Amino acid sequence: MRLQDESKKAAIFNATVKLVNEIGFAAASVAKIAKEANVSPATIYIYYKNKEDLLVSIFLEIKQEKTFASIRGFDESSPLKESLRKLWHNSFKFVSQNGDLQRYHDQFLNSPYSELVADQLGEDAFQPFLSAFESAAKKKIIKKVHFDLLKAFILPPLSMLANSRTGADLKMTRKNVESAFEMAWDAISLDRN
Amino acid sequence: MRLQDESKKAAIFNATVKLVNEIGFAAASVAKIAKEANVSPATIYIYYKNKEDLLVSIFLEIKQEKTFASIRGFDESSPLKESLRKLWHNSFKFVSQNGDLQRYHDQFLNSPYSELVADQLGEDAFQPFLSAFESAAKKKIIKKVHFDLLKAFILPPLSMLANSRTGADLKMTRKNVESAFEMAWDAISLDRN
Amino acid sequence: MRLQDESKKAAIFNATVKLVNEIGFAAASVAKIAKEANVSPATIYIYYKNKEDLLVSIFLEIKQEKTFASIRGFDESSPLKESLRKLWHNSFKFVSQNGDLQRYHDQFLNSPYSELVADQLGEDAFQPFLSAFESAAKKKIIKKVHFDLLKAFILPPLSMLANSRTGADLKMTRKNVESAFEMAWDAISLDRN
Amino acid sequence: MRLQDESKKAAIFNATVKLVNEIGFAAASVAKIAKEANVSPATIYIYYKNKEDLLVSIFLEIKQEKTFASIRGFDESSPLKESLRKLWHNSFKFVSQNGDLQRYHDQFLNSPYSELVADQLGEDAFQPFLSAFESAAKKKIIKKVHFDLLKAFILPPLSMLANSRTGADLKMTRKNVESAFEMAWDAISLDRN
DNA sequence: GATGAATGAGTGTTCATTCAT
DNA sequence: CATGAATGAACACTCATTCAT
Repeated sequence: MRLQDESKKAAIFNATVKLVNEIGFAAASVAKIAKEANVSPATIYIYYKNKEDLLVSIFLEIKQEKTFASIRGFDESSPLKESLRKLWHNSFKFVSQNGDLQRYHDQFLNSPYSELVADQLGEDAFQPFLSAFESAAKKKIIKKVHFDLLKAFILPPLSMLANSRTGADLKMTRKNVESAFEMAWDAISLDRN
Repeated sequence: MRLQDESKKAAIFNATVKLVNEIGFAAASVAKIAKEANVSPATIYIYYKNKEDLLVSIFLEIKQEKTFASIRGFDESSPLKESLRKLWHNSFKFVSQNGDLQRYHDQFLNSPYSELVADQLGEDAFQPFLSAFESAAKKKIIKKVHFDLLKAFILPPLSMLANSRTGADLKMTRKNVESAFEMAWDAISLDRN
Repeated sequence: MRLQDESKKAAIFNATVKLVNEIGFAAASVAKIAKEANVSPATIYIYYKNKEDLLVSIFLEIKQEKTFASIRGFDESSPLKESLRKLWHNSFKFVSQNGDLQRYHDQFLNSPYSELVADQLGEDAFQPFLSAFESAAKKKIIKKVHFDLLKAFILPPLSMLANSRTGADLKMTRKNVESAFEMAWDAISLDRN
Repeated sequence: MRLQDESKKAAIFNATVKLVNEIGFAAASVAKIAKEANVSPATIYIYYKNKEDLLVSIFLEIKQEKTFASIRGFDESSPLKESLRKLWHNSFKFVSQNGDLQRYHDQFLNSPYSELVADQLGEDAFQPFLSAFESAAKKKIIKKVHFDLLKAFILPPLSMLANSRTGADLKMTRKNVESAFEMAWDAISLDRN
């Protein structure tokens, strides 16, 4: 029998990301994706159960890659600030190198499909971070507020700044990334230092 | 609750907001909106040029209302922190009272339609704020960074915290709103106080 | 129950009969039949030229089996009434033991595929019956009418009564089968006896 | 506003009957019906909820017309045999004048759609007939058997004989129709007369 | 012989929009 | 102003069949 042609799956992946970025989730029809990937619409249904499965699977793939990239080099023994700074810079690096994936990721989270997947931080990969936050709170390094508040001053700013669409006229140079990190840290830390 | 004597246009407005909130932009078809508004599909085309015009017009209406509500009571002579605090609380108040409008607003900004409207802050109504920021920067009250960085630690956190969907398990009591504001202020101010 | 060592062809036969009975001819797609038979769709095309060939071949197989069962024990020297009674009871016995085959058979005859096969009675196996009818007509035992009229009071009633779907609330006990036979005989015979 | 164009509905009706007769229920797609009726596929969905509704509605329309035609002239005071004879001839007349409707009717009853509608005789229109049967049974005019047995020697033979497809080489002249009726009566009556 | 991958053509249905009243 | 009828184009998805291994 004929073997699965991995290049076809990759073509579908790329075509989907491209089209969703260009025209949005709703307008990116299966037929258009197929044409962009140089593949029959029916072929897509070999690799994915339906359109929802296609979009969700691609999101999860991207999310995993992004998570892996952002926690690279995490060291449990480092102080929280250093860990966070690493996460921050890792994230910006990933985005600057994979703008299209990030855009797909963001669009997905703001589409009705997002309700089909669990929470962003509810993953084992981030568990060490959560522990670090908790112990830092106990040591009075960071503010003792609901975790969602801390999150609100880390993820959304990061997302906006990384998104070339929303932060149009600001180039995220290394210096700007570092400035932004200091702002985030000031927001959540008890004493500046 | 649709009233008997409610004007057609208002009925269309309400139906659109309701449907978009319930099933999203893509699934909210003209036919469904018309049925929800107890109106013929053709009637919608009397008031709006097409579907895009309908969605954009409603967004702009909501945005204006929201802007007006958020800057209410702004006093040019107050220190920036006070002005900002007022803005912050005003915004949360608006959201808590108009959750449906806010949800439509957020969904719109994350849909492909958002590219059809100009930037959020590029409005005359916010001009006094921009001036206040500039003078505060000169007085070394807030950090001297690109304005987009300041924005990034005010609007996105506010948005996320106000959004009942994303900050699911955190009740935004007055105390939490104030805590969040202090975090935003710590992010952008030069010296805490 | 599909057996491990059952030949592919038998598996396809069973799967087809089962699916056609459950969801009908139109909905029984090649893919579904293949899955039910634990076989690749392509495999079906090894044994049958195409879908039409598959369905027709299976019908003919069933028809042959049914014909063979219904004429079992036919004795040319018996009077027509006895031969017919035997046929009648044989038929009901076959149906009661092979409901699924009978159902496929009936569905096929009422599908557009039926035009692809010749008439039911045009077979050599039934030839002795035809002769018996002819000689009985000459002996004024049965009515002297067009053979189609005789057929009309034997086959369709038999079919309907044997079909569990159409004769829902009537149990075809041996007594009922015999009553029905007497009715058929009264319809075609010249003098009751 | 534009009024419903009854000619469109009639065109859809005729196109559906024609196509179903020519290629069967499964192959008669909405697109083909629309093209045959010189109408957009979408137009069909103005008049019918979906394909099932289309096919069932047309069946019910035909059934009603057929029922009305077959019981025309029924007289409660006539003996059962006369009533039945009238029904028998009425039915053949209807079929000879509306072969296409009859064919649609028969095909429908043998399609999976048939399970969506109630039983053939379960109608008020036939109620007087049922009563006549019951009283005839009490008067020992017809055999005392399950009503389904009586039905089995009236409806299926009638159906087969009226169907030009199954009784190919037999012309149903008035004389043949009458012969057939006598056979049916012989089948169900206690004493010939 | 047997397979799963691959596909163009088709399925029933809904879309945004216009027409005629 | 307001309407429901009407539509061609598009939708997500499945079809019977063939291909390459």
